[in-house]
Parts: sequence; C-alpha cells; structure tokens
Amino acid sequence: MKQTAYLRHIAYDSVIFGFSGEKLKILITKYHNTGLFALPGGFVKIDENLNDAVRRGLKERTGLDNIYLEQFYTFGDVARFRPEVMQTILEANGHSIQTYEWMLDRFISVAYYALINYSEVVPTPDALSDSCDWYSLDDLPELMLDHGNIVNKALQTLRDNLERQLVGMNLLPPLFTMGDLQKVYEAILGEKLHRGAFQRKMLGLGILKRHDKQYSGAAHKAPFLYSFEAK
Amino acid sequence: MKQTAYLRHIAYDSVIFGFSGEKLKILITKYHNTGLFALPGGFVKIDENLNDAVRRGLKERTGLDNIYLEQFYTFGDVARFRPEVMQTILEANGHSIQTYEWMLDRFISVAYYALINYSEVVPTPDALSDSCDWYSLDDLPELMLDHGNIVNKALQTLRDNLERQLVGMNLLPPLFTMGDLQKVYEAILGEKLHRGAFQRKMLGLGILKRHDKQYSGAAHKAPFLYSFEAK
DNA sequence: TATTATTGTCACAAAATGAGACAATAAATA
DNA sequence: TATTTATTGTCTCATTTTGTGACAATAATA
Repeated sequence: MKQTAYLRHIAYDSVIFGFSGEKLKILITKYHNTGLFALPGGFVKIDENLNDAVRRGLKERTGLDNIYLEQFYTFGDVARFRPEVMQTILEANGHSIQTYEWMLDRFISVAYYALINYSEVVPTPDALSDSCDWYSLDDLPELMLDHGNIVNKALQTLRDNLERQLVGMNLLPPLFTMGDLQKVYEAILGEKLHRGAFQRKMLGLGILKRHDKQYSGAAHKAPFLYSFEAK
Repeated sequence: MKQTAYLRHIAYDSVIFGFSGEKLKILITKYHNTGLFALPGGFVKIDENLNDAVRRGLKERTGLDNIYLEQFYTFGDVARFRPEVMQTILEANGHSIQTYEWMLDRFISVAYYALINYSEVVPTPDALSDSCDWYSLDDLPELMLDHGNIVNKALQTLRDNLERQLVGMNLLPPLFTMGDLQKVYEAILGEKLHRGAFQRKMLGLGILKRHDKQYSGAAHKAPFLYSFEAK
C-alpha cells in the first residue's frame, strides 16, 4: 500500500443499519488496544469512484454486495482534524508513523448510510480493529471524533426519507409478517404506530405480495407472510 | 497563493438559485477565452471549515452574507477527472501550469445549493472568468464536466425539501404578495397549483404576517402584502 | 355606470388519516 | 371436547386534509 494509492484528505464513514430483536442497530468497530470506537470507514483509491470505494469497504466489513446505500452528508469542519487520535491508533498497531504519515493529515469525510439484512451479515474487523459488532442505537458506546454526530444525522435523514424509500425491503429478510414490518418502522421513527392504519397503508402501496401463513407455534391466529414486489 | 494554502483533491460547486420574471434562475460563470460555462465553485483552505469556504465563495460571487445554504451531494466519480479542461482554462488566462499544477489533479466536489433574493445580488466574476450571470433553468448553456448533473440533482433536492423549508422566505424580498409566493412554488415544482388551496395552506402555516395592500395601478382588486414571521 | 381582471374566502366533494371494534383463528388449557 | 388467550385481518366511523369550483369584493378603465 503506497502512500499515493489513496486520495489525500478524503475519507468516508458508513452508518450500517440492521434490524434485530425489535431494535435498530449499527456496526461499530473498535481499534486495537485503544478503547476507541468508530464507524466503519476508509479511503478512496486514486483511480476509484467515491461510491465504489464505499461499496468496497462495505463488502469487506459485511461480506455483502449490492447493498442499499445512500450518501447523506459530507463533514468538513477543521475541528475534525485531530492527528493525535489517528497517531494513537497507528502506534497501538505497531505501524511506523513515517509510512502512514498521510493518515495524520486533515480529512474531509463523506458519510453514507446502508440498510442491510441483519441475518445475512458476518461482521468482520479490518486490520486496525479487533472487533466489528452490532450496537443498538439506544446503547452506543462513546464514538471517537464527530462520529456520534454522523450517526445522529444518518438517523435523521433515514427518518426524513422513510416515506420515499422501500426501507423494509432492505432491512428485512425476503419473507416477513406485517408485524415485522411495523416494528421496523417503529424502531426508525422511535414511536408507536396504529396497527390498522399501518396495515391499510402498506397494503395500499401495492408493493407487497402475500404468501402462505406463518405458523409460529404460538397461541393465536397465524399471520400472513409477505415479500416486496417490484411493480 | 501558495500550493499548500488549499486542501488537495477537494472542491465545492454551488447552485445559486434566484427568482425573477416568474422564472427560477441560477448563477453561471464563463471562463475567459474558452467558451466554457460552469457553476461557481472554489477550494477549501487548509485551516478553513468546508461550509465556511462555500460561504466565502458565495460572498465573493454575490456580495451577500448569511445566505440560505444547503449541502446536497458530493460528486466523486473518476470520470470527473479531466485535467485537459482545467489546463485549457489556466492557459487561456496566461497562468503558468507549474504554479497551478495542483489544480490539474483529480477533485471530489461537494455541492451546495443556495437560495437568495435576486434583487439584492450583484453577480461578480472571479479572476478566471469574464462573466457571472443569471440563466433561467430552462435556458441553460451547456455546462462543463458534470455540472449539468449537479444542477439537476440540486433542483431535485430542492423539490423534495420544498415542504420542509421556508423557501419563499429566501427567494423573495421582505414583502410579497400571495401570487408572488405561488409563482415561486410553481417555478420550483414545474407545475401549476390551485390558487385557493395554495392560499389556504400558506395561511394555515401561521408564518405569514399580513400588511397593507399593494396598489399596483392595475384594473383589479389590490392584493395584500405579506412577510414571513418567525413564530 | 358598466366592464375587466384579480383577489380573498367559502362551500362542497373526495381522499387520506386516526382510532376503536369485532370476528377469525392457532395453540394452550381445562 | 370446550374454553381461554393472544394476535391478526378487516371494517366502520369520525376527523382531517386536499381538490375544485364558485362567489362577492374591489381597483382601475372604458
């Protein structure tokens, strides 16, 4: 990895949303021997499209291709420039500062959020990290630099876009119940929705295909399973 | 201007919207002796916040402070990298390529749109340009690089955000009629709106203050003037 | 004084939304 | 087998929002 392989001053960070246990979660990495938690991020190769760089990183971190991905903001304040933080990380990994000096420069970070099917993912740490794990949004560790802000803005954007995006399609497995879908919406919005109205609206969109019922073994009526259908 | 004064690989472009003659317009600059039209843009100083760099550029181009400004996308495709274009511009201005070699590198561009009061602006070209003028959105010249895409995405974002933003407040003078306001909305959306419903909705927002009537000298009822009011 | 163009407001229909009610039903329980 | 429990699918009704046209008011003109 030569110094010239990456564009200087430019990084990306990704807020990778998954849904499990009725909670919205995101992937967080922890750097070796530092106690520092961060969003999965990376750099852009000299001859690589920005969007492709992010997809490459997502693939490495989750194993998935063809992820639903949305760029939402570019963070460029000078206050982001904290070379001592990156230096700590590099030193904790035994890397020579000389080779990675370019990493100590000021970076502008393009932030993306991704929506993925939780059950398909095998979170994988990168070379500098000793873990890459799911954290509930309401139980995040302290994140380094402005990564907390980035998460907040990602969630805000996701909420704003909720009506315009097929969110459930990306956060749920191929077959799901109406209750599953409602729980996803409630987790994102952070509020309870009326069951009847929600069902009416979702069915009214005309994008759900009804399948056989799901017999859960529980003592009540079995719900239908649904899948999303491109019209 | 030393090479190290600016962050490498990072630029911004701005889509500056104004409203005049019932049309939505944007500012376009034309580079000396090249026939190249472009969005007003610039670079970020090493010790400058990204957002501040954009405001600095806007101030130079329009003379205005405190502009309504919204970042909407960052363009990072390799296809943007066309050093011969920038070289043409520099040579046409008699600049030595050596001094400005950093400008020939690949750039990632953070795009913003601004909403301004047309009548307050004195468009001012920068050093490389011989004009900075208003163009109607439906009558734009061919723009260099991907600037045409940037304009399209800016307009799309503006439309999407129309209900969440006080657009009229930024595109109109302090006092305006309900008809003026409706024309702004129609220009942005590109469609006619029903007069009665529009008036009902705007008044229902509770953010308009009614003033004296405007006697236009025309042969019909005089409309009220309105201003926006922070609640 | 009648005419013209535009404005402020309303009335009504249509559509969308909020909220509760009820029957249906899969499994557990008596 | 009959009853109970929890949840589901659907419906109805009230409320709110939206789409559409109509009307009187009015500033200037003919």
